[in-house]
Amino acid sequence: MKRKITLKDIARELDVSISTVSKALKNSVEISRDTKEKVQAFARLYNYRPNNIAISLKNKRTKNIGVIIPDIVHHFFTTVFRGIEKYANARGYNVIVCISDESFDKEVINMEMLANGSIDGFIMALSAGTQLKNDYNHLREVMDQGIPLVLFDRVTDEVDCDKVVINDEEAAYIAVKNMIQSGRKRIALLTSEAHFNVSEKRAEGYYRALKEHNLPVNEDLVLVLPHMYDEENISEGFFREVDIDAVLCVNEIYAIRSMRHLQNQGKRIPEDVSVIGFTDGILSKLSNPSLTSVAQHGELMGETAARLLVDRIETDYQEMDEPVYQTEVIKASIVVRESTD
Amino acid sequence: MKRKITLKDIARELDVSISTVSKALKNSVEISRDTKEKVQAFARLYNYRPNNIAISLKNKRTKNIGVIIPDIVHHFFTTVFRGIEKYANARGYNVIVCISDESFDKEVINMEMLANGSIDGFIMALSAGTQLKNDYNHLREVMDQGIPLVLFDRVTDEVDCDKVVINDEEAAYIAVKNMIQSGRKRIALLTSEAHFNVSEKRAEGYYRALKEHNLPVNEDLVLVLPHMYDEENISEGFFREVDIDAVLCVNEIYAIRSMRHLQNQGKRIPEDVSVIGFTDGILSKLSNPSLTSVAQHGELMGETAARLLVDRIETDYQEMDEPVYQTEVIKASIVVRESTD
DNA sequence: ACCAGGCACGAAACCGTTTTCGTGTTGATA
DNA sequence: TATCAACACGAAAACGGTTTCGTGCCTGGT
Repeated sequence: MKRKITLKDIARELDVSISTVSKALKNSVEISRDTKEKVQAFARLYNYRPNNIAISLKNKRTKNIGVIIPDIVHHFFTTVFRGIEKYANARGYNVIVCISDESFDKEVINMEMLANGSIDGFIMALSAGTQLKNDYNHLREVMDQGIPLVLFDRVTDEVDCDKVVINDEEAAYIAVKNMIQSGRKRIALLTSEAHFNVSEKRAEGYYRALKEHNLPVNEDLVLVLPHMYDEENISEGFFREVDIDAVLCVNEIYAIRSMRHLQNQGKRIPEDVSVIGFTDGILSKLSNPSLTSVAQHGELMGETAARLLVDRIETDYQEMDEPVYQTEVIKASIVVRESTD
Repeated sequence: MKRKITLKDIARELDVSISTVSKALKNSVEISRDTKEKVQAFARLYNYRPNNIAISLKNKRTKNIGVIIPDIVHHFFTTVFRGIEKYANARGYNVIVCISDESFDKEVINMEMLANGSIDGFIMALSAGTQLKNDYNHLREVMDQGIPLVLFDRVTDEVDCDKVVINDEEAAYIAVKNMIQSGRKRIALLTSEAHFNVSEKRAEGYYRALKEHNLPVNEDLVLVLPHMYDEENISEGFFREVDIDAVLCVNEIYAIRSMRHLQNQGKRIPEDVSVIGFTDGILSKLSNPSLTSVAQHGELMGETAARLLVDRIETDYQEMDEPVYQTEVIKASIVVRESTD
């Protein structure tokens, strides 16, 4: 097992000082050509690589960014993460991921673990627990310490920082409008509990579309489901009782389940009932019929968040005056497939 | 913006030495009760947290583990990652993720980035590019440097290290055996290009089951697909040409596609054709009909890999003699759903 | 009154870099 | 020959901790 070689080792071996070695490797003009060549050759031979930790300590930059997300087994977060990782890597940053598991406590613990020097900035989506508790002191604290923070998707107005969101309200509005324009009149909404602000935004778009097109708002057509995905039959009764010709679902899974229940009741999709979901993932593409879905462009969202963060990290040092934070909006788009006409 | 407080700050403020502060915070017996209380109170008041980087530099332990996977937008890897993160976190480790994107070069670059002090050990699944190139020097190099490495799922015999695999061959064997025992005779195999050793193992199980049950091996019933998932119609012709009563697919997506093509040709599932897939993910649960699938227990795999790694990291220092590496086998299980009878 | 020993604390080395600020040597110039 | 740059390099501080090894002082025993 060959140990890692350090500047000190090279210095000792070549009988020069550590500073000389350091400068030689950086091609400093202070060092003679002879010495530089000698040192560089030696370093190459023994495959010298500077120790990241020491460098981090020295210049108080880790080149790491911390990502805290509620769940990784979730297509949307996964794609966002992909975008983050891609962009961060391209700019020389590594990504440390922590899963909050939708829990406030874990979110706080994770932030504290990382905030003590491990990372240069955070990218996160709020956990369900945090949104429910409505407590954002841990976020304010890292901001106070000068650690940049970018929130995406699940954001809050309570914290002043950079944000990346999608135009949920508008996307839902357009989706419903499209259904109305193709003649649908009794449009159901399947949404999740209201403390998720994304669901809420989508519901708002749904209501606005109905109102602007003079359709009656019928609360019987709105089903609010718990956030858990694995409740198999929770919505089956709903579809037996209501008489609808379209459904908007705030995620893919609700949509797939809806289609199945509808099909089981002999309804044809999209002839009898038109279905649109959110989160254009693998389920939408491969379901039968394939699902028309609102694409959230997670990867772009991740890239955008990472860009905001890295820019913030790398300029933070110049302008110590009051920073002005921005919110970037990613435009959702509707991917039309077989479940609508 | 309140700056981070350091030992030096506390020492200056309380007019004691840095060493005293350090010891006081660790409740050292060397320090008097009075001083300890004074220091601890002050530290609490100003919310002192030791700088992780400094600690890492001192004791050459980062408490970070590096995870390199080919793809994160892939249910199996996602679940494995979840298991890793969960276990690592429970033992006080953070996880740095890099995506190799199935590319040899990226894999090498990522390893090199992390191997210079950023992490205490690696967990990885080989990229397609690496398996194709069959070049594992980057792995041997980190092992040589004394950095522990655990391979999972996509492993190789060329490198001597801890590994976690599933019993792919056996799982495929059992799946096919089950189909044979329920009367199926013309069983197709949809697999991916052979340089993926997991696909290869699964194919072996398929062949063994046929042979052991005296069924003819018909290469016309074996379709080898490229690894890319998005080739929509690549297998449509296949299903038109062959006459089969069962299919084993080496992943979910092939299975879902197969079902759809079969249904389009008027075949009923499972009455006419029985279908089994690998990777028991969200698609299997939600497809119509739902898919009988080989569950790989990714989360358990991740936990196991993390356990092996952390154990290795934390004992490495005692026994510097030749370590003996182990390979843990995760038992796959078949989740029976509607696509088989 | 002297010495041993324990208590409470500080100095300093160390982890591996970077970087500032000398400093000794050389060669050219006045 | 004295002066002065330029050159090539080294010493040392710094980043923020941990840890070893003193050391001064007080106390108690003789």
